[in-house]
Amino acid sequence: MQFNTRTPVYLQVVDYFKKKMALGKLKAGDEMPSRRELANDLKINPNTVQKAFKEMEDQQLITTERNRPSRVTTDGTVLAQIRSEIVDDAVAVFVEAIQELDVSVDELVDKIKRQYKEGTYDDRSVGS
Amino acid sequence: MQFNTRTPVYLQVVDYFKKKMALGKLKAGDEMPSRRELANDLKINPNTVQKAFKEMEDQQLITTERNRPSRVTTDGTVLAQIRSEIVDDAVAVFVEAIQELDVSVDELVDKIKRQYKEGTYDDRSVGS
DNA sequence: CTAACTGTATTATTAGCGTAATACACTAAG
DNA sequence: CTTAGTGTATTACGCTAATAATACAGTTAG
Repeated sequence: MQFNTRTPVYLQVVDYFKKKMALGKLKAGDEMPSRRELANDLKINPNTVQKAFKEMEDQQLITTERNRPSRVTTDGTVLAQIRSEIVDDAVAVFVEAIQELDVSVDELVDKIKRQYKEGTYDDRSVGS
Repeated sequence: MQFNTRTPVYLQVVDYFKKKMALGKLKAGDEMPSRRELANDLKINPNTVQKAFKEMEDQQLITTERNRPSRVTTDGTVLAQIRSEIVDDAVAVFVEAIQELDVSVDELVDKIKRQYKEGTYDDRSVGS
């Protein structure tokens, strides 16, 4: 995992886990990695991880019983909203950036498709 | 003009002018506002404006002869690239945020159109 | 039981960046 | 010439995030 400098690392960690939940790679009730272990893996300070986990708790994405590894929430409604939150936020930022520039839908779709292809990801959803 | 807290103000000022140039509201050779005047209008510190102008000079968007108001570059190739830079950057950020989430083109276009409509802007390009 | 692991809390320090205050040099209009 | 306006440079301040070092409390595997 690589971080960009502009966004706080702890928020990037939050987003990282949000994506995992949205993708189903982390399911309701799954155990989260230990804070110390994750900090070691990501080569960041345990306190930064702690802040990220605190943030996720505040957002009710995870729950923690005392002195037990945190777990992904079992609240289905919360989990169900994660994906749309990510997408909606991204759309809002995107439109904010290009609005007024008179970009055609065709141009947008074309560029987005192109950008997808630069990754090595499955593009069946956007690719056709 | 309103600023968000996360992005540095001076970069938001740069983007503001980039958009103006991309839209043709600022044309090649046009005089830029005075740094102090602009700072006063935007209610920000003159040094913040100075930093923004310095950034625009580094990007060759404007040129300045000593003790004269800055002017929009007359370099056509630079001006021609501004719009595509803005759009491409926005697309890159956007795709980065939602890739792997398996979002269909239809869903994206639908959401983008919706978002456009929340503004009071002319949506003839994306609206149909 | 004990040892090693959980999460949590507190405090301090550091580094970087954005912002601010001020002074300087030059130009141009009156 | 003088004054008010340019852009420029230097220095310092303040905030935030990240790190760091500890300490504490509880659980669990051996």
